[in-house]
Amino acid sequence: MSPLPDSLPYLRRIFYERDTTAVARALLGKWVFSRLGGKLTAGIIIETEAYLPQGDPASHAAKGMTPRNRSMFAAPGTAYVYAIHSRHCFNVVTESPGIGAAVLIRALEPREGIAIMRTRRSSRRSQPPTERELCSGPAKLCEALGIDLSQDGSDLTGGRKLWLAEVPGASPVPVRMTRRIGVTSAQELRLRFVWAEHPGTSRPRLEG
DNA sequence: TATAGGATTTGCT
DNA sequence: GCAAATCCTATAA
Repeated sequence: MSPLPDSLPYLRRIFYERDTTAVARALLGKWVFSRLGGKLTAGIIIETEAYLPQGDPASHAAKGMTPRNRSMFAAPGTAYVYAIHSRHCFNVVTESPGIGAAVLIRALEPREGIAIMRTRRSSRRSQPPTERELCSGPAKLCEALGIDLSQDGSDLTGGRKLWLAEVPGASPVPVRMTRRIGVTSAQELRLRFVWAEHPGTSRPRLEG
């Protein structure tokens, strides 16, 4: 029996105000809630990636602020949503204002509003998605939760339209660190955090 | 205004 | 495993 997800305490700004790798690790097992388009959807985070403010050429913030990445320099707890290959990816801003750091949410375990996710994720597919295919990738979960550029820069700490929450007293999850997916620089860094052995991640095989 | 490239996904081989 | 689809962004001219 799962708790009533809508009643879980949401993560406050202080959660995001720390080292980006610590946030990326701590986000595994937390919930993401979306009440967008009048629909409630939610899932549990099972995969993240850290994008660091220093020594990380793969970060969008590495070359300074542009109109696209300005949200990365906003207050911790802000959403940074960007478009790539005509899809969207959802990040949470970390550390301090003006720093330029974020954690990419790469996969969720679908938990709430699964029928809605299925409908949203069916739009540009020829075959209906399996439940595993609903949120097993950064752009997939955005589509399933209805996240797009209109959420870029929004505050995640208010618990209104898009927010993160935790289950009080939940056990820590087993974590595996790997190389980040899809980046063409800084490939030596192990900044991808995966819930070990979870079947719903974006890559079934967890390469080191 | 033109061009190159990307923190992706999908379907086919 | 591979490549096409697809479009937004940054940079240069």
